[in-house]
Amino acid sequence: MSDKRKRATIREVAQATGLSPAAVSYALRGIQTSEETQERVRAAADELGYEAHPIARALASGRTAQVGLLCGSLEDYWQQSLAVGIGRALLARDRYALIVDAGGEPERELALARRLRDQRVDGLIVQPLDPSAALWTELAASIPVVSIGDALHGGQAQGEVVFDNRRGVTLALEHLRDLGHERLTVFTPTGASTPDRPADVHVNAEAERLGLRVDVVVVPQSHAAAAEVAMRVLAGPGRPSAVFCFADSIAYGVYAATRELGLAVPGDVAVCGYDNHPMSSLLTPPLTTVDWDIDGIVHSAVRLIVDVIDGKPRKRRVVREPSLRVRASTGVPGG
Amino acid sequence: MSDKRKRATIREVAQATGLSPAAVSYALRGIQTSEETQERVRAAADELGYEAHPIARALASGRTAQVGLLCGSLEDYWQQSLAVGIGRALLARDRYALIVDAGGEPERELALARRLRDQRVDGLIVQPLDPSAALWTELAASIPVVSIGDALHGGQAQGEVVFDNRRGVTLALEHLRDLGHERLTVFTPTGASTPDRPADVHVNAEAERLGLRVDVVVVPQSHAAAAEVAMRVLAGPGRPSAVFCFADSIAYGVYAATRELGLAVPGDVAVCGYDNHPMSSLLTPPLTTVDWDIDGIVHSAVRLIVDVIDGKPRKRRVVREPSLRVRASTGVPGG
DNA sequence: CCGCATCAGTTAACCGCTTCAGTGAACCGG
DNA sequence: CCGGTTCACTGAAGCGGTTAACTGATGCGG
Repeated sequence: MSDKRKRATIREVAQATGLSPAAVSYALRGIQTSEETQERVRAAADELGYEAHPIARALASGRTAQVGLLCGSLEDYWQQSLAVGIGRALLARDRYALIVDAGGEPERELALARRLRDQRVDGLIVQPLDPSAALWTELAASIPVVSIGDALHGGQAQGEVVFDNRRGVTLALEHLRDLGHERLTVFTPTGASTPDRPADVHVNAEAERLGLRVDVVVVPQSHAAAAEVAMRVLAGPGRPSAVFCFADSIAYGVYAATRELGLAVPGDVAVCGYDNHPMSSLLTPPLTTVDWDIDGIVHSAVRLIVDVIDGKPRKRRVVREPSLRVRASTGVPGG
Repeated sequence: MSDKRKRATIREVAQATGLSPAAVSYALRGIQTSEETQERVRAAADELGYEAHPIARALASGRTAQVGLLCGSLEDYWQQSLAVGIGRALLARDRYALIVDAGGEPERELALARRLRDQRVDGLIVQPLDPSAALWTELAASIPVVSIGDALHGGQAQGEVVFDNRRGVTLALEHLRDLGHERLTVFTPTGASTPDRPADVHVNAEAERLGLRVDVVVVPQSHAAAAEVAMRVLAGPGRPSAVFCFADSIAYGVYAATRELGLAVPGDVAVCGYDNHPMSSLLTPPLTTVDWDIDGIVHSAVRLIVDVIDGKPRKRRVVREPSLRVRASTGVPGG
């Protein structure tokens, strides 16, 4: 019953308090009115169960309290966690996330970016598939944009959260070196389209610094495909004593290959992953991997976009550091 | 530049065509105007790059083209997939999903349901933690509501997608019987609060029908906790030749227990799960499990809510059937 | 040729809030 | 006691659409 009847409007609150609608509007936002009036208005408001109509407010004020979240591919566990976290964090700040998924297709990503802008979101958080697209410039000129991962080319984004992948590589390689490994293979995912991980080049430099001999092998991201390649590498001559996989999913493929070949992990070959997928701690043996602090990333991104929207600009660029989760897959070789 | 300048309004299109704004509004929606006029208007509209302002439209028409999606707990992989799918499906129908997460807390769930309604979503899809809450009645009276999983008590929802868990149990038990198992243990998750799986009772009936001896053991949903209980069960006397876990996560615990005890799967004990978590196919051995067709569920839910919103009511209740994914964890015992 | 639908548009009133410009009163230094 | 601020609030014009009610043609059966 009571929910069927229309909700109270600002006019009714005005009437109830003997003020003008404008005064009520101001009072409820705590501006341009005396403390006492604000009190009275607030009282009347929740007496009547009044709450500003978000649509009307959006139309009049030009702000929707909605932030678009454009994900490159929500198939990815990693991006899902990010999306969930961002949704939650925005909600805590009285905003809603409009989450959309490009499904890995760059054109779709751009189309969706446009759609979000046309929906009048107040800002856009994007984990770009194609950071070099021209649209980003246009977009960033019309609404606040914060990137996660790859920075948008041209640097027009109002904020960016970047990952220190070089540091991740260093952590993994140092760990393996400390365990006494000297020869290792690095499996890195295909897609030169991911400058997300420019660290690939860093691998060689870092290996040299640490006195390691590394072979870099490019493999498809899927574990099945990775397994095939890993089979060849591990069955061939000069088998490495350790492998570093630039994605946990690749490590799963390596695990499969070792089982097939009857090799023990870490006895015959140590394995180190990258991303800390939650599944990785459940494998046999649990996978040592490079971990990103998702909450921190979420927090940074949300803070950036909200601050820009609210007009209080802060840091434009935040760099997040990874840490190493050491588990059983990188024991002492032969141990 | 061109994006900085304000977008065209309906009035400008009206001016350009020599029509009234109303006529343009009608024409663009293909009603109350001649074919020829519609054509002309359309031409002018995309000449000017006009697109209706969604906020203004929402205010005037009372429909936001947004659907609330209230998830009980997005920690859960299963619900994440559902959310991703629903978001995508709604997008394909030119609607946006407002995804929010109750984080497993029933009070939070209700608070969020209210918030979504206050945001003026056109409808609500909910996977209820507490289907018996009084709020649902009130809510369903004011906006279209579709439930997934547990039906809302009182049956006031305009649509419901339910899972045939009885069928799932039957599939699993028949499979194990066909493999020659006669004694088995069923691990079922705690939370009598999940009439989501009233099938628990069905287990006994079905076991009897199939001539199976079953022990039902209630365990916590987490695999770590499940592992402990499984240890006791599998180490004790009269070890079952097969176990059926009413959640894949429990099966992971069982796997851990078998490793600890040096038991082979399926050689010493066959394991069957429930839910088909994507990780389950990656385990050693891959887990036989009951699979739900997520796409089908997504499709049903979205279709239901959209049809109700659009005023063309169809089926109110859709029952989805599971299927069995047979993998290596349920081989012939001793094989 | 009349009366009545039907069609294609028009007019204007909203939808419910924000905000800009303005107004009267109180305050304040000189 | 006066000109100028500041304060608290009012009035009204939007924001950009939709929609109910109305108007003039046109068509049509009788």
